[in-house]
Amino acid sequence: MKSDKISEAVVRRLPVYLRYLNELHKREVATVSSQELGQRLDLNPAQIRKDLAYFGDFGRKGIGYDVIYLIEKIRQILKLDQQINVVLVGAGNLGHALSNYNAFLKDNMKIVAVFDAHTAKVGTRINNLTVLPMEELSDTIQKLSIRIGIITVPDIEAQNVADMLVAAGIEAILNFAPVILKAPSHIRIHTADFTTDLQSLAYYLDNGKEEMNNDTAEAGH
Amino acid sequence: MKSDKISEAVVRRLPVYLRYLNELHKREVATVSSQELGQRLDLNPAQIRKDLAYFGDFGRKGIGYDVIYLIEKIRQILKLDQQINVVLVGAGNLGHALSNYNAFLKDNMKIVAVFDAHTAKVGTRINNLTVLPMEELSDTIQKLSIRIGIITVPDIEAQNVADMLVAAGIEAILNFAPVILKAPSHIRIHTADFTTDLQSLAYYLDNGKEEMNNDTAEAGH
DNA sequence: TAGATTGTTAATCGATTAACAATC
DNA sequence: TAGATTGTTAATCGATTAACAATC
Repeated sequence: MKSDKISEAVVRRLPVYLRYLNELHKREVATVSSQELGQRLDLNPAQIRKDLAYFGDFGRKGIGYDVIYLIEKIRQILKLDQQINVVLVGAGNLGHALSNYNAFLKDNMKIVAVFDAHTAKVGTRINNLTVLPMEELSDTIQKLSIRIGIITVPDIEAQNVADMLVAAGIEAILNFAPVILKAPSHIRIHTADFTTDLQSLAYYLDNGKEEMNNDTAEAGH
Repeated sequence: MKSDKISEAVVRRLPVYLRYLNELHKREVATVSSQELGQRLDLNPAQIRKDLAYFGDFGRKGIGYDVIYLIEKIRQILKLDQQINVVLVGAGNLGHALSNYNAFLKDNMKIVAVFDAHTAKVGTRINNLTVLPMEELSDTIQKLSIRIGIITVPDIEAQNVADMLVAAGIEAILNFAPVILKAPSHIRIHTADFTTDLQSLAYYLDNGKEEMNNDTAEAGH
């Protein structure tokens, strides 16, 4: 296939493929079919073939996909064949948690600087990084060629931080504040919102299950 | 409208509406139109009207939606008119971060118990909760009528924890481990995966911008 | 050669958006 | 009455899935 506009849905599946392919590679599996992938990832095999075919002819008819080759190709597509530097703004609990995820972020993404607006936080250490004051944000982003920003500040501060990141030349933002950020259209923004996730889960709870537990069905309740 | 099968996309927008409506309410705005909502939330007004109309006739022609009434209705739809108890498994950094989000989770969702498999963690305090050992998981879920589980354990343990949660009668899971969990189909699972989020952001980075910064274009680099 | 599996086209399905009569 | 805005139908758009010729 090649060309055509690639939809966001397709792009968001690529990291999922990559993760499982890495696992297969670790297990020394050499080749995988779209059917196997689909089974494991709960996706339609045709969809997987189509997704991959947007970017090139990576498979071999009758054989499947070479695991190592496909890993290499997907990493290229996702631009993970180069190191991508990431800045984290907000050194609270969530910021701490994410900076530890560097383990997961192995695939060439690295948090290289942490910032916080509160003087109490500045100078403390997160993993092997010293928390810096916001005044140094712009300079640091430029000096370290940081391209992605993660926002883990309280929601009232999020838009302000986003503006600073954009002004400093960041290209994409992963936002954990429950807020809809405004930014120029060339800035890619993804908002990860636990609140929304949890509340929509609640919708699927099964009501009409008001049976009593026998062991608590005593008088006095 | 009413009836029809409600798609997940619709359900996932409801909490977004709710959040903004709460904000309007705090600002003492009495009424809002689908157009205003759409503008603020980056959504098509027709879509918002349609979403809401799945559940009832909440608006008034020529006027718009009564903010307080619509908040009440959406909370009912999402089952947030009753307290929903949540259990958190995994008392690491991310678990800590989430338990603080209780502030955000105000709308009747509450983390009422925290568990961890590591004896070092058991007995420590997270916010106002004592971390409990896994042996007590099932009993606690039953005693406290816990309906939703949040998984913040390392990925190798995630499936195991999910199985335990399911066995204990949980109805929905919010999973933060980068793993595709298997569970019976009546269990609702949502996986929130930072790795995937970040890697798909990388795709949108603009390559072909290798212009030199003037201020660093010196010899010796 | 027979079996497996891709890449791709065509068919289907579902979600978004436009348009407008109803009505406050 | 004139203006605004809903709820809903019809039109559009886009994404998923089925089917199959090509070919390893």
